Amino acid sequence: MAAQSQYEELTRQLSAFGVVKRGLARDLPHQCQAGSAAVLALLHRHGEMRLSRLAELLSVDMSVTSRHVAHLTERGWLDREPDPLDKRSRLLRLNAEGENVLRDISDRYVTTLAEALHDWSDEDVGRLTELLARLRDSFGEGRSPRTTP
Amino acid sequence: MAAQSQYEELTRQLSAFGVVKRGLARDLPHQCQAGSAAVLALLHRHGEMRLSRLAELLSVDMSVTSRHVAHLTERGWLDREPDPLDKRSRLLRLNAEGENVLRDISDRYVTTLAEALHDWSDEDVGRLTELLARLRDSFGEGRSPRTTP
DNA sequence: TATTGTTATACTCTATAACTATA
DNA sequence: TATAGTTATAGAGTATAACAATA
Repeated sequence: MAAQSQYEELTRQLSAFGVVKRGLARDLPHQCQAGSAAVLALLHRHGEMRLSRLAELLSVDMSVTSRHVAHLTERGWLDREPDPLDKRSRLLRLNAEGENVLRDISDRYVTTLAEALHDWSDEDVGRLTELLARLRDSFGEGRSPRTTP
Repeated sequence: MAAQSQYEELTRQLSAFGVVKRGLARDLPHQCQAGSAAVLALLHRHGEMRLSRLAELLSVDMSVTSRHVAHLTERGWLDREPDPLDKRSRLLRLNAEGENVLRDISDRYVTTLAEALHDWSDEDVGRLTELLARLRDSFGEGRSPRTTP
């Protein structure tokens, strides 16, 4: 359990995270912003899934996820097929075109990070990644949207 | 210099930061959202300053800063006095009411963090804070808004 | 002419609520 | 009756561009 002043300092750093987020988003293709990119990445990583599952992985409301998915589908980057187990759902899957777009975006992210963090050690990059993952867990375990009414 | 896969993993964690940001913002008073809270915190920490300096500290465009400041001024939480050195500028200063609001917000942030991170060690909280500060520096040193046209 | 700050406009991301179709 | 998903609407945060006042 940390001291109050430690939390206050952490608060300052968390509040200032926007500059990092914008730095990453700046170099994305106009057709695929950060929100949509996250959808592509999750579908690539976890494979075919339903919208509700995707929303859960994104920690975002289904209505938001639905719009991202619609955006990506309109551009022909992912397919929606009927779910044989439940006619209300459709299974979302990245297609070849979507994989290409994702690869492009991933390259852009990596380039931006490699440039910004050129003077970081491997260990520090790893430590930050680990702590961010843990931070997300610590916050994610609280109430999730539309699940604890 | 880290490997590509390390950057990709970091990208995932950075993209998922939204859940943390929303977790912190959820418990703020309706009258003062995160953006305005950041203004209060900076004026408390650095004292009286001009709008342009504030925008620089926030790493955000002056137009954005101007709106936050207008919001806070309307609520009577900060004062704008003529800058004796430049009639185009005004000096912004937190007043007593603003200090109270900031104290309230700071308490809320600390409470939220203490709850979410109750099982974190002091050392890990410190490490995360440090790495986030460094991350911000690494991104902040790039182009800043309205300075590199 | 250049700079400080303001305002109008537009875009992204998000949530809530009302709705349809299916379970 | 409850759940999966969609859509309409609203609000926070941000940037760009046009503008006023002053340097």
